[in-house]
Amino acid sequence: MQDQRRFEQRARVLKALAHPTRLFLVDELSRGECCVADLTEKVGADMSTVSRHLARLRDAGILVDERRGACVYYRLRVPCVLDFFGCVEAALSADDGDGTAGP
Amino acid sequence: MQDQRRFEQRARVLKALAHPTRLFLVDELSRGECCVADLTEKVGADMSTVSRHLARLRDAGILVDERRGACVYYRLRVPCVLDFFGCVEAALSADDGDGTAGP
DNA sequence: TGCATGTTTGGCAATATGGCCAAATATGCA
DNA sequence: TGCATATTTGGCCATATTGCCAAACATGCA
Repeated sequence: MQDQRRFEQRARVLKALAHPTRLFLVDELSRGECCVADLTEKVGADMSTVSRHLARLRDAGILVDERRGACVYYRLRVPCVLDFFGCVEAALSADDGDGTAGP
Repeated sequence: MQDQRRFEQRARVLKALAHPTRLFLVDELSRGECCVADLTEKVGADMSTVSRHLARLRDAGILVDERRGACVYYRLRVPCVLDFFGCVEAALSADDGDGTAGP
């Protein structure tokens, strides 16, 4: 397992994405930047929780943040993450995980 | 957050990929099917550990397994997962996480 | 059947993750 | 400065993940 470092780096990015709320945030931000307060309202969790999710995506290189006045705005830094989901859905079609068969 | 179910399903797939050893296994299997014993040797961990990683990828719909005789062979079911990594590297170029600056 | 090989599963301890509340920090404005 | 709003961080607990060992299971062959 020689390229261990590389796999660890990749895993860190995928791990950052591997959470329903964080996927929701990425999806929201794919429509344009947004501040923490607005995202918090959409998610419906504590702002501290949302802030931590955003920080995690930022630290993984997926988002960028920018403070403008009192608000901090986040936006996608790597829009290609959205391309993942077609493939992810392909995996889901074999295993939708909730017992309901696919089409 | 209406499409919660969808985000949970996607997260399950990404979570299955989000581990260095499992990424290594996917990478190995991208070169063709392989049995658990051979993969175990390449990974260098306990076979029970490797078996669990493989099962997790299979349950996520990423791999398929097939028993032939005494051996169980795994192979990629969703080769498009490999397309992820170009994008993942793009995220890494901003944050390689180990303090060494990118090129 | 009995044994060897290959694989999965049960159980356990160490560690990581997730979410909330409270407190700290940052900014704008009176 | 002092207060209100926006965001992050510390602390804590509940839960999930990971990896090993040992034990169970599956298969092929003598």
